[in-house]
Amino acid sequence: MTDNKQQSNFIRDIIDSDLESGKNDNRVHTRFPPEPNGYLHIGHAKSICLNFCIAEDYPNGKCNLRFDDTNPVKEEEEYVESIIEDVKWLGFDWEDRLYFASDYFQQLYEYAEQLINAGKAYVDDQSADTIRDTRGTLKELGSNSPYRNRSIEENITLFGKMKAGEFGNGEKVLRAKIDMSHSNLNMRDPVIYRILHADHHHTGNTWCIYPMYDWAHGLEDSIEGITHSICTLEFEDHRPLYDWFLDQLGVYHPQQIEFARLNLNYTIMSKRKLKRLVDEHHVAGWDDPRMPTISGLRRRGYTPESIREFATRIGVAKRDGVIDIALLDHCLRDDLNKRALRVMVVLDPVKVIITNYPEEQVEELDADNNPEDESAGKRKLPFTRELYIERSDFMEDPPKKFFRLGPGREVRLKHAYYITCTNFIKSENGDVTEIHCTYDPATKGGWSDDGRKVRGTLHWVSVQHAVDAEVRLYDHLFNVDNPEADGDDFIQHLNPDSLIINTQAKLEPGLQKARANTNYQFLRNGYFCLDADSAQENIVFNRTVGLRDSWGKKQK
RNA sequence: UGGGGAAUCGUUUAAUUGGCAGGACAGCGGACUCUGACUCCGUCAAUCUAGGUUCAAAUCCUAGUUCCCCAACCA
Repeated sequence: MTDNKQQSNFIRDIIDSDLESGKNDNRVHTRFPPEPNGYLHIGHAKSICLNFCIAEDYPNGKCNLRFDDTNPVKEEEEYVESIIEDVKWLGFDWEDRLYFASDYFQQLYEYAEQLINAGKAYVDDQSADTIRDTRGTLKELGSNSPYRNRSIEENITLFGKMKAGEFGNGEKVLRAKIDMSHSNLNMRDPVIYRILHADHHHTGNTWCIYPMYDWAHGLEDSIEGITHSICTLEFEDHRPLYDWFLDQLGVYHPQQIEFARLNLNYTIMSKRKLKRLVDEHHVAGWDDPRMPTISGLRRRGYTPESIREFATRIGVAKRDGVIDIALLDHCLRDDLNKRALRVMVVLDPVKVIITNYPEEQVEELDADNNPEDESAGKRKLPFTRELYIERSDFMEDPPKKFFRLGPGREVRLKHAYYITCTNFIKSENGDVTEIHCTYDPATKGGWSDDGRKVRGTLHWVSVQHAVDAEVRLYDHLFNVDNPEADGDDFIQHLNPDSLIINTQAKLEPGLQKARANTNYQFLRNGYFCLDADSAQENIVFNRTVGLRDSWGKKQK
């Protein structure tokens, strides 16, 4: 299977066969139904891409964005806004189909009355504790509530009073009347409405009773005419309930299909645990570039294209596994390589003096902005007698395989000249402080026709033109591949080196005017972008991801 | 001897539905290179186990093993 062909998966197979049998009048309609109780992360991106890409790939396919906002105590407008921004940023379009479950509250209420009138639901006065105790366990059957056989009239009346606010939180609930000895716990008279005197971000104080997920979700799907309701594996046990409600009411019946959620090594995906990282200040916020949130990835410099490519490459299946984060890195680099503007930045500078270069001379040398993309054009770089190069690009006593600078060795300065090391100076503590070289004027532009071979090519920045900047180098947030293995002790696996702040970076002068939302490749160092903290007088770059480094790997 | 799911290279995902187990990532080796990047080439490597049916089994049958999910008035 080639990269550009859409891989089939079991969900698309189901849709294909439904289309073939004419099941839904040839419609394909999915939805992404987030609860606005937190920020979206890369795991949600898998679901977003799955649902929206199906809509994009099938003729007349549609995908709704629907907020499943049935629990006002956990949900906030802030999350609604961030979710909308994130889905949009990923490049998806729900057209005019932005919905809220809370917009269906009246209809959901009437459906509940219908269920009561069918004798399939009752108001229960028992406490939450009692309901839990009488539900039974995995092996023991549950027992019926003493209120289970109230008359339809009484149930209708009491349900109306629940809605009217005549009871306090927890005093009563509405339960479906199914089977307290069902082998599936979800079918043991599940609660479908609870009393919550709480302001709702979308409906204000209009309601004081709120539907539970199981009651609301299938009906939301039904109301919107969803054909394939795709959710994660843990809802498999809920599918009998999903089907039961729809069957009892005799309404349009979408098909729920479950797939395995995304897990990534070296990261955590649980909203609760991510929130703890934020609350306990282990990271700077939800959009900290180390977070697996969409907003974190965006700030880090990930592109929507790379995330979408990742989503299609990981595929969709029912087996739950752990994806190697190296695949995400690969998708990122692959996309960035095509689009990133090449620039020269020295992260750990050491001074080079070209002893045979005129002291006051400045030459403007041509450099291409992106060898992968001719249209990116060229820029000028100032070359002078004193330059910075990377400290790791010089060795006092280099091994044979070291292609960079050392005493007597010749290397190429990218876009500039060949230089040969003639001498170096060390400080008292043994650090190299200055490297002396001569340049060959005949190699201007970085090339010689005489057949000379130079293995090493170094990046550099003119000392007098260099711009100072702060560069934030990120690594995995955790230093073990499965930080959640020990439950809540995941904090102990935080990688202390997940953020290294470098304040001595030297930028080529054009970067003084670096643009936001632009991906750069710092030559030989990795991909970087301007951080939100950056200011004119204090430039801050994030390292999005390093380049592959087969040399560095060999050194270990 | 509660119920619901899932098992294919290290990881992930395919296999025209009973017909040569393929790809991607990772690893390793090499070529190329004005980025030790990119690109290209090569290479390593898998059907949970045991039986059975069949000319032929990842696929069908039987028995077993391992892993995941479920006991919120969360979603």
